[in-house]
Amino acid sequence: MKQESELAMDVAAPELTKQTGIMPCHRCEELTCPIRQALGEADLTTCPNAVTRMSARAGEKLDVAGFAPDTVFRVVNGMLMQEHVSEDGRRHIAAFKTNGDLSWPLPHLKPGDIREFYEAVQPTELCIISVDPIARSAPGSAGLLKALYGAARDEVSRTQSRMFLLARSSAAERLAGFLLDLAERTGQATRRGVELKLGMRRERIADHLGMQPETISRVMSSFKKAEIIRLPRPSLVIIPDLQALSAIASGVS
Amino acid sequence: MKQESELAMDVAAPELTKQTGIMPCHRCEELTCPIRQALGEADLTTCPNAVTRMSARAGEKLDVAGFAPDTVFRVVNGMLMQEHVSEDGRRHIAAFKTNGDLSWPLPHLKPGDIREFYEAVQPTELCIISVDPIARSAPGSAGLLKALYGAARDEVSRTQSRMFLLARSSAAERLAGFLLDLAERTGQATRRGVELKLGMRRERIADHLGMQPETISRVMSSFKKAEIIRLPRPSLVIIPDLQALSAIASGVS
DNA sequence: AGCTTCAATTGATTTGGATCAATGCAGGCC
DNA sequence: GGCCTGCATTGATCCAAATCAATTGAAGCT
Repeated sequence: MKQESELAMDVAAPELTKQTGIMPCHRCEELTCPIRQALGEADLTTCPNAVTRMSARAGEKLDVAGFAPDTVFRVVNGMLMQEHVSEDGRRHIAAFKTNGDLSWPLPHLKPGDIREFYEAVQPTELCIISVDPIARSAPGSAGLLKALYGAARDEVSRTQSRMFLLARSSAAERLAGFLLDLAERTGQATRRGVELKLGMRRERIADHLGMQPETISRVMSSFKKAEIIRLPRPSLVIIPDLQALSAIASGVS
Repeated sequence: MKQESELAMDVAAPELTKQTGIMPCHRCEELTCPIRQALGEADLTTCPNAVTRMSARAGEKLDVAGFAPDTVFRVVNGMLMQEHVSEDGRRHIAAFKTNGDLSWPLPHLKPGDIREFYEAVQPTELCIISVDPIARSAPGSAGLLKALYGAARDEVSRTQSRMFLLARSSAAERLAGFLLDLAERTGQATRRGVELKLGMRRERIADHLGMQPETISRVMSSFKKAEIIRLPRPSLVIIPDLQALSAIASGVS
């Protein structure tokens, strides 16, 4: 199978490197971080190793295997792909995680043996948080648990919404949905419309949407011909009219 | 579109009826309920309306719209389908919820307008829990939040695992995975193998797996011919060898 | 038991997207 | 700037599952 050679490359991919000199959460400038919010001005002195900060250059990978179930990953900036790879090389990207997004390691990996990785699309910083020690000993842990619970509920909701997409939508609907989602999160509003810098290759978009890269290309071209998007370069999408794309995403054919 | 008439029927479907005379949680016999565990022997007197018990006969439906975001549904016994229906009648069943399973209402209903329902496959009892008042005022609320957070993380994990299935698996792999999942949860071990009573029609299985009912039939027949399963009646599946089915589920073709 | 109804199965055909196969194009490097 | 490499695009063909269409079978009712 063609992807086996690729898997070998994956293993050889550079790993994320732990950052030395971790900044205490209560002095971090990420005000929306649930840890930071729960702590307020308190310190994490009782559990100094609970939070690790890492940074990753584009293409670097982190194998999630071995992280404890109480771990939470938080993307500070940049973009990570959360990938699931089966033994035989099939790949699915559960999510593109950006600014402030949380992610949890998967223990329930049902179909055969699936491995989980994070891979940086762009230069990315993230925090790796051990929740249990904080919840046990730090002040404000009730608020932290509540925030994490809320975030996990949101994640369930988003994920179920994506399931519907994968189960019941056409190629065009999926891609339109993806472009809209990304535009909302990372798009720049300009005079010409929303400008969207795709940091990832067609293959990765395909892996996210349960399709093949050629199909992404074809649908992209069809959107371009219908003037739903403009595509000055393969990695730059301009959406003049979000409504039009939104109509496609919700199946108005 | 054919499913529009069906949607009309859905609206006319009987709704779940609220049970009168709710039993206080600390006297409930459901020892695995997170509420019950968090409370211990304490009472819920400070928030008497936080938990509502309902029962549903097979086919009865509950529209989730309008439940507050802090709601949690807990299936006590029986089986509920968690369904998502789009405006144009496309349907996806996110999960078949059984004994002890929790479920959360979805606020993030991205593609167009999707409505969420629970529908009873069999006679079912469930608890509808308002978390906020309990977390605010009851004793043991820290334990409750922790349990709910853990359950929500598990749900994320299960759902992402299903996403992989929908994105990257064949019809046979999906159905094999579904049968295994159900066998684990509701199957009876017998001399002939694991016996599985399907309470739902082929159409609903198809809605769960992102397929069509005819395809479910065909794959079921192919499993039968390959002696992977026996099928005395359409609603009764006997799995003589779980390993064999498991191999199919993980793509060993 | 014999209807009646509705679901399940099976067959025939179509089709959306996958796969196989060139060709075009952009960005990185010397 | 021109070359090189790898991705994107486009074209041709194939195939798994959808769709359309009967037929069979199961379960409830009188």
